[in-house]
Amino acid sequence: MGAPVAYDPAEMRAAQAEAARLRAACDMLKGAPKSSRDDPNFVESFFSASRLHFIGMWKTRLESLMLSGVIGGPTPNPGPGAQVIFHVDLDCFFASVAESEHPLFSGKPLAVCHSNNAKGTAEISSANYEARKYGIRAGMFMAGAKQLCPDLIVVPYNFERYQEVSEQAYKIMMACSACVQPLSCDEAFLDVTGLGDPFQLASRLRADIQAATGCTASVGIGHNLLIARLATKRAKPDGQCHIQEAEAASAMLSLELSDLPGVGWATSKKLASLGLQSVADLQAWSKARLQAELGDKTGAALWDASRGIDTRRVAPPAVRKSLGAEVNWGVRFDSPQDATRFLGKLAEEVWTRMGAAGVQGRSLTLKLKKRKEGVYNPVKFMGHGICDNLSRTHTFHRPAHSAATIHRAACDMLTSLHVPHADIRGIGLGMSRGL
DNA sequence: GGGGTGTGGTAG
DNA sequence: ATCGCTACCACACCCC
Repeated sequence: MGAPVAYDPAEMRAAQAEAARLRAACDMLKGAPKSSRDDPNFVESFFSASRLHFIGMWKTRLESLMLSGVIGGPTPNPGPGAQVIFHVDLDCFFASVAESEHPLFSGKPLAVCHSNNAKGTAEISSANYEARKYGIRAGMFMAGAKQLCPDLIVVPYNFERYQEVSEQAYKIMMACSACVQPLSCDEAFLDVTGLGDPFQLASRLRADIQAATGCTASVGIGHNLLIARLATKRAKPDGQCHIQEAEAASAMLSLELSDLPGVGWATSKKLASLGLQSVADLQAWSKARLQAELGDKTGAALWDASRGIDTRRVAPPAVRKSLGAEVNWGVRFDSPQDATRFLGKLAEEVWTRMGAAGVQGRSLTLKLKKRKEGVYNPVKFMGHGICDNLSRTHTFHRPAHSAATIHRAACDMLTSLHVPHADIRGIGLGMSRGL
C-alpha cells in the first residue's frame, strides 16, 4: 500500500511540530522507561500509563455508576416482541479526541501511541481513517506503522480527556434511551424500541455527540444486538446503517468467520482445521455437529450467530463477580524478595479496589507468566514474550480482611508454584466469590 | 448432579 | 527503548 495522498508539506511540518510538542509535554513520557527493577513505584506508574488498564477500569467504573443509579435511570424491561437496538460506537476514539482538539491534524494520518520511535515496539492504540488507508491498524508496532507511513503523526495518550468525552457521550446516550448497556468507554448498546423513528433518532444522537465532544459516532440499527453491531461495521465512519430483519441472514454471509462474536484467533484456527472457511460453511453444518466439535455452548452460539440469531437483551450491568490487578509488562526481578515486594504492591492495589467498590472476597487467585524454556528475549521491549501461564487459587475460611492477609496468601501460592524469580514475566492477583 | 480448580479464550 | 488490562465465560477434569 503506497501513499494515497500527497500532503501539503508546510501543513505537515506544522502538524508534526504540534505532535512533538504534545509528546514533550506529556508527563507519562518523562525520562527513560523503567522496569520493576528500577522503579519502586512501578505498579502505580505502569497503571497510570496503560491504555488497557484505562479501558478495563473505565468500563468497570461506568458499570458501577449505572448499577448504583448515580448515572442513568431505572432500566425499562422491554417485553417480548420486535425490538429496535442501537449499537453506538465512537469512531477511532483516541485518535478522534486528538483530532478534535487539534484541527491541524485533520485529514492527515494520525495514531495514538506511547512512542514515536520508528524502530520501536510501542503499540499503536488507535489510528484515524487517513492512517488506515496505509494499512495502519491498532495493535501494530510503531516500526511497522512507520514503514507503511513515514509521515505518520504520533500523539500521546490523553486519558483525562477520554474520560470527559466518554462521560459526555454516555449522558447523551442515556438521554436518548434509559436502556443502555456499556461495552466500553466508546461503545454501547441502546434499546430504543418504541422511542420513535430509528433513523431520525440515530441522526440526532450522532449530531448531539459530535456537537458536545467534537468526535463523530456511528450507529448500527438492528432487531437484535448481533445485527446492530454488524450494521455499525457498515456505518463507519461517521455514519448510520439499518439492517432489516429480512436481510439479516444474508448480511451475515458478508462477514469473515473472525467477525463473529466469540471467534478470535484460536477459534478461527480451529474452524479452519475443521474445513470451515466462511459463514456459509458454518451455516451448512448442523448444530449437533458444531457442538460435538466445539463444545455445547460454543457450538450452539456459532450456529445461531452464523444465521444472525441473537436472543440476548440490552441489559444493565450485572453485579461484578471478580476483581483483579495484573501486570505483564516490565516485570523483571533480581531476587525472590523483589517478587515478594511486587506482590505486596499488587495486594495493596487489590485491597484498595475492594474497599473502593465496597466488596469482600473469599477466593484469591495468583496468576503468573513464566518465561518459556529456551526463550530469552521478548520481541517487544520489556514485554513478557512467550510464556507459560500458571495459576493457583487460595480460598479463605472467612473473607480476606486486610492487604497483609492477601499478601501472605499470595506469597504462599507463589512459593508453591516453584518458579525461579528470574523467569517471572508477569504477575496478577484477583479476588472472587462473595464480592 | 453439584461443587471445586486450572487452563484458555475473548472483547473492548 | 515504553506502559501486553480486566472481567467474564467455557471447558476439561477432579472430588464426593
